Amino acid sequence: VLISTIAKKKKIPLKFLENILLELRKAGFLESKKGKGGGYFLAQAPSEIQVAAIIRVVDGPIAMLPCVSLYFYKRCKNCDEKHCGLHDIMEEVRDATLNILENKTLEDLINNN
Amino acid sequence: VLISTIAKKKKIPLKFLENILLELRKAGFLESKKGKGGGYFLAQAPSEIQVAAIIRVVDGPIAMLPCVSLYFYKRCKNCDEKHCGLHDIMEEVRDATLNILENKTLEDLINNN
DNA sequence: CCTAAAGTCTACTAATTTTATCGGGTAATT
DNA sequence: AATTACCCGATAAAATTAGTAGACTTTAGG
Repeated sequence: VLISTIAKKKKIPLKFLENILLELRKAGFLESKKGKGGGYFLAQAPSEIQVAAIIRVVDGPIAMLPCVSLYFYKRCKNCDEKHCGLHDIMEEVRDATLNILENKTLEDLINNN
Repeated sequence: VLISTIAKKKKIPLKFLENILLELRKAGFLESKKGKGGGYFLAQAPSEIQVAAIIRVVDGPIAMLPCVSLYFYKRCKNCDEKHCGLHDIMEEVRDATLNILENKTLEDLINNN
């Protein structure tokens, strides 16, 4: 699909879309071809793409706190992780969330239309 | 406890803390007393205060998308909820999250130090 | 080989939202 | 009278998100 096709259809600025698609390509979800007859296409089957993975690219961390994020770990400020009661609870939430999002794929997303 | 005591101990601006405590009081977690000998104190036993409820007051919505939030529902922009594949998945995540956070209390938070 | 049609990349600006902070006065309690 | 919380408004600072500009690269096809 051409960037311009999607942009027109969804009425969003072409340059804006461009950045999003570029990001998705770099993350490995999409591939692209330049020149005439070019465009974007899926790099993997929809059933192979985890919803969790897409969210991480587009939205960043899935965890509610940076200190329990697997892919975007950062210390919380003003927080001694060792004595923070929230830490363990948030880890639990993260695991429950991932258990869902890592077991859903783009295919599930599409089928639910 | 006096606002000023916490502010000094935690090295945060008094005015900043004031706002937070006020918010917690209005939400019903704290009560306060003015004048000499006054200050803030818990309105309920720690075991009666859900972590989920605190988060809603301090952090806002627990759901990942506004369109699946129970207490802060809002339509997502540019999204036809009826045909959005994310909606159902995010509802599932929300339920799993609430299942944890509504069954933890301030007491659990404290004990985990 | 040339040209038009795509995507690529970098950098910048603007708009918006969120979070933090301060000032000054008011009300209640002892 | 002193102490302490309450409340409003105004900034200010930081972070996020949205949008723009312009030059470059690759490819197909004549």
